Amino acid sequence: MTRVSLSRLPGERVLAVEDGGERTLALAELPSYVAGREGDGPRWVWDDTARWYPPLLAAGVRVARCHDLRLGHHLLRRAPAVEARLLAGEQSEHWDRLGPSTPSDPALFAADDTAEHLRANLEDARQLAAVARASGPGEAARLELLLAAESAGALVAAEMTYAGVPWRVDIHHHLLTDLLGPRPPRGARPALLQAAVAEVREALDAPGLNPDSRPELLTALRRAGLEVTDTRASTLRALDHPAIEPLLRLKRLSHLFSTNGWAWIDQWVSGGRFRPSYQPAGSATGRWSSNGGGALSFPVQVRPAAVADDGWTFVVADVAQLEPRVLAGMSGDRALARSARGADLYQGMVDDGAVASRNDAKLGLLGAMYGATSGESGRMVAGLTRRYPAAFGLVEEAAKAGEHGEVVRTLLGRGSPGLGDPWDLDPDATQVDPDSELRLRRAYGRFTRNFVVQGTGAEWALCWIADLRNRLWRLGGAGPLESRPHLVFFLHDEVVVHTPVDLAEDVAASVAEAAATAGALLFRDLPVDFPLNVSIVRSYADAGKPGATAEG
DNA sequence: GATGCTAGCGCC
DNA sequence: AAAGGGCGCTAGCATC
Repeated sequence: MTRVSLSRLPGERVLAVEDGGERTLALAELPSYVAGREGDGPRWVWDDTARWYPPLLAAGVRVARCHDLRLGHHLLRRAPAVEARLLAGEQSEHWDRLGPSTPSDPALFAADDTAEHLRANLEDARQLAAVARASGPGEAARLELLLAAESAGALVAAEMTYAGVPWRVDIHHHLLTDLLGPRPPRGARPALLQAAVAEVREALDAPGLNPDSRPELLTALRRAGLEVTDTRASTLRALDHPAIEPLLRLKRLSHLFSTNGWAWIDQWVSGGRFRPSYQPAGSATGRWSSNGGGALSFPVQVRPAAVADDGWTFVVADVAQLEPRVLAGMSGDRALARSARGADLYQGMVDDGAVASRNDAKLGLLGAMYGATSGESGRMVAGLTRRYPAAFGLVEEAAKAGEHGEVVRTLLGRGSPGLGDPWDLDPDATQVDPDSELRLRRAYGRFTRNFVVQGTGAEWALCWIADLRNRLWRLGGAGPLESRPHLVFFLHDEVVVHTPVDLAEDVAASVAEAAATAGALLFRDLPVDFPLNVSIVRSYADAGKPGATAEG
């Protein structure tokens, strides 16, 4: 396949390099150039999809394939099968340092320093060589798949931000007004929030109390005879006092007001679309993170405002028990794969005679993946290890490796950050004291234990949305992205597709076919089912409800 | 006035 | 006796 690498040159120009030669063009010509070449199906190679792709989308140009060098570089640098030395060379220290471009720093090609003018073709050659020489049977092919999926994910992320989630501001406003009262002036509390404050003050006999201040609130609660050391809702719920009900209501309303209130609408909804910003591979495990809009917590409370356009609908799909299924596939555990047949893996474990109840199955599996060693969950792990030795053994090995300070990897070859790298630790923690050293190793062991499953789950999900993206494109007519069925939301194991109503059933079928494709790509040796819950709904809030299910 | 941290909440 | 992974966002509070 032809690879065309694009690099920015000083003076609003672009260098395009491919096997047959190179040419330069004006930045303004880029969309028409890319659109013209796209027919040959090249893989576009660029430093950062989040910088190159949005202007193309804005010009109505969609690309089929790309290779994101920034994501590739970071991935390969940590991949245990890759020799780091192969990635070193001209400008490579710049690639090491290249961070994601963020919405707050959007200026495509703004500055004129070296980092702005990295030669994509040089880095591309190094990455290709590093993958080709990966050590171990099948490693190069797995890394190729991972890089392709990672880059496809970056395309999806840019397209979703571009298209946005259809958002009915009028419905959102209604919702806020019903719960909080009319929009208050800046700095003031909405009426119903203020009313809750008054009730709390009254019930605690604390007329001047500012309930937003933890210390003040704690003092007031103690003065009322409530022995609490924190002000969490779960703590308060256990108490019996007239102040508790208004206080919990106040917390709920206050959270809605501050996180998804009018200010949120002003900032993140425009032109009837909610456009969060996604950061592919933003977390160490390869899961996406987000740096604006709060895409990772799309609160149930405001989902009613996500409503498809007239004549359009949403197809919402999530995978049932993704990570346990991934664990079955990557460990080659035939017993667990057998239990995973059908819609409910936990029930499958019960039917298999492995556990007495669905809840026990869930406790045991989650405990194994998160590192629970005690309580009910810990006890279930012990019993299930005998029943599913390969699956439970795999996470156990990953935990041991972590406790020994070793790096672990996902199925496709993403490496975990090392114990010395900043993964989630207090950088000031000087571990002289052997106790904290042990705690640190245990914590790292829990991280590596979870890393292998969560990371491979993220790989499955990337393959899923990458394949789905292509299927959706083929379903549509001849128009631009937003005139065809297209992804508008993705979160770990769930997708939302915005589609013309008459294509909804085809989209639902595509989502399931893409899931099967992803499973086959990752776990060719051991077939594992990845059943989906699929809903065809006008509003996101209706997804998953009885009657919304599209197909079995 | 900017910055960094925590508590608490939300999502998977 | 208790012991669970990954994220983001806001407000308050401390610090410089």
